Amino acid sequence: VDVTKRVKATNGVPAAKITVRDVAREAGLSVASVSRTLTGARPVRPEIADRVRQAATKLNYEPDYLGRSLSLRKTATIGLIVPDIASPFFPALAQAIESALRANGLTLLLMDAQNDPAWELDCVHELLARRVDGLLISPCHRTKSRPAVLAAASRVPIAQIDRYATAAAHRVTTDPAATIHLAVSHLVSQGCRSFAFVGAMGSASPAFDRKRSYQRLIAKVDANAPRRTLDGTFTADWGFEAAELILRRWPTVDAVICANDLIALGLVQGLLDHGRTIPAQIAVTGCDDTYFATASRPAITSVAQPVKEMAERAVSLVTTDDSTPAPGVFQLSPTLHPRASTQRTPDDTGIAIP
Amino acid sequence: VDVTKRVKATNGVPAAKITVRDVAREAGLSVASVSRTLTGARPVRPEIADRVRQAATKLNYEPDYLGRSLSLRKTATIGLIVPDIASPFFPALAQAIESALRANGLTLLLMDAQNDPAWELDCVHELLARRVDGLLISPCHRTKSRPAVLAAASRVPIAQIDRYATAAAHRVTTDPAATIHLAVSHLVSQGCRSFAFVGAMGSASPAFDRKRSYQRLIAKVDANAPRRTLDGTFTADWGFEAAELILRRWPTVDAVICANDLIALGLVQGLLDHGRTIPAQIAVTGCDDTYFATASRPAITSVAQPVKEMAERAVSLVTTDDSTPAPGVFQLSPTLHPRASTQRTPDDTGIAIP
DNA sequence: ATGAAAGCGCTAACAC
DNA sequence: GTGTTAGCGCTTTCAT
Repeated sequence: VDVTKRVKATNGVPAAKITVRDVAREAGLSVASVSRTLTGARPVRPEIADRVRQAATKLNYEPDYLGRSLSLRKTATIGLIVPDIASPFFPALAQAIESALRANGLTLLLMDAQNDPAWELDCVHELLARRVDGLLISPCHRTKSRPAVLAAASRVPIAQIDRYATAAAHRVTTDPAATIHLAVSHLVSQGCRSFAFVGAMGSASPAFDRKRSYQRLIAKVDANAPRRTLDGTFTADWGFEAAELILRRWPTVDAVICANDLIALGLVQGLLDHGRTIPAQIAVTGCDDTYFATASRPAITSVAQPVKEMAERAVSLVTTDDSTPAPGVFQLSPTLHPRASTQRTPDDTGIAIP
Repeated sequence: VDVTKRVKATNGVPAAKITVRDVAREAGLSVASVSRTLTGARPVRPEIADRVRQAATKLNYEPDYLGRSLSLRKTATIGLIVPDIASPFFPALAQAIESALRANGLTLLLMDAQNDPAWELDCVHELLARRVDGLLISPCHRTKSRPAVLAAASRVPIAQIDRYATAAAHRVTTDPAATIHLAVSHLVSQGCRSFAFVGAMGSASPAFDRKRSYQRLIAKVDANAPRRTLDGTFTADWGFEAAELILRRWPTVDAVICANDLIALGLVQGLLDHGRTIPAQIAVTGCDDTYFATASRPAITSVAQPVKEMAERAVSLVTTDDSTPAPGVFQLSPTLHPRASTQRTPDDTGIAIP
């Protein structure tokens, strides 16, 4: 009698692992037939297939990815490294990516770099060791993340998304010039004439690019504005601080463009605390169109990234292995979501500085 | 000459996979010695170890988790399923869990159930197929998630965290009675006397438990209050709607307890829109102490969950395999974070209804 | 169309 | 202390 394996399916107690061999034995067939019917890799006589399936369901067989992956030399898994999952924009990005992956039968392996390039590099190695088939990364630092990105790129197809650290790998971003242009032209249409920018330079590439775009574009509207930039972090606290700095240093400013919604939110609070009215005296815009933009009072006008398109593009970049390793840059188009923080009533339009 | 393997380390081109055998050959040793020195599983003569390490670095060897996991029958990976990563509380929870895991040399595999019990079940199977050593889950639905939780529990150590769907598996939650008690006693100390509750019953267990705790505790303070509960979803929009409902149905209410910060945020906006002053006329509290509580104007008093402790407890539950499968329930203690939405000035205390 | 056997990369007995 | 070898669970030649 064969007692090499005992299946104890007692309630709650982990049952012994069922393998293809068990199924094969149960069905009186070879492991090859089992594998073939279950994966559909090659044709199998219907009668055999039925026997396999019956045996499989009877034994409650569940294929093991580890064995399969080892054999196939691929895992059907894509890694994603975000700078900080608690930061408002990234959960939305992660969700969009998960959806895009699922549509391709792939699974997401998500890691959080916690804004630390060293840990980010660890994440890359971890993911590579797990044999992800591709890697999506939003590098936490414009320059210090480069080693991590390159290390990844040398082993698997990768794409940088939202942020980037090198031109040597695909980049999927939202066009920063278009982003700023949307904000500026809207603010001008609302009568704003004196601009400032609150960003978070030195770490994240979008902040850097948005700042540069601001400096280029704003010169045509307000000659002094390119100098009026402030750099901090992507936090509401920084926005709150920035309010005082702006009021003290540039009292004439009537429009502030923020590098993200969190900064904008803090800034709005700071301005209100200093007795300013929004948007009548000062209008404020954010970026990324996160929950914070609508949560604010007044709600904040924000420039949204095309998250879904970005996710789809990035996923297709790491999945379709075109033999063209020429790194591409894909700048997708943002959308403006006007809200109370900039919408002046007709009477207010063109208001002069007090 | 041996040419079975050719390593092409050309720039950017994926190099051929280096295995233990390659390292062994390079060092003129056996694979066992390589494995032993690299894992430190058993003592190795220093000289040998050196040769191994040299060969490894020379060949740029990186161990492959797939092979290791298959051999060890464990993956050093813990899965986490959250109901919705975009919902404010969960990114914080995920980060705390990642930290706790890392402290134990484990890796997090994060999946998003997207508030869909069916998809949640798929996630469980996916994670099991990937042979996670344990599973942490915050079930998206109080009842409909049960199959998913049980399926997981029958194969690996699991713990439910924050939310739960069954008593048949460990539960790590924040004590709902303590949560409500903290809010109520604080509000009473601020002079509030007429209470209402805005929740999100029917899906998430904390909302359910918080509501029930509210109904029990509030009776001592305000006899009519237990009836004054409203159920919707965990969104700011719902809070906004709820404001009008409350003002219309229970105009005497001077304190509203919300099941989470997002609801509270919307409620505050709604109340302000209806011309109420906060906290003078109506005080508002939230739960979870997320970014939204501080982002609000006025900032919202919130009851924080002890996220770090929860994460550590949950992780230890799934890692330390005590042979005691008796499901435990761990209710940890919350903390109150008083803010402007409830802090009345001394003069306002005990204010009567207009 | 089916079965036997080799092997993915690793670790852990088992001998020496 | 070191080497040889047998698997972990799966897919897939290679024969038949």
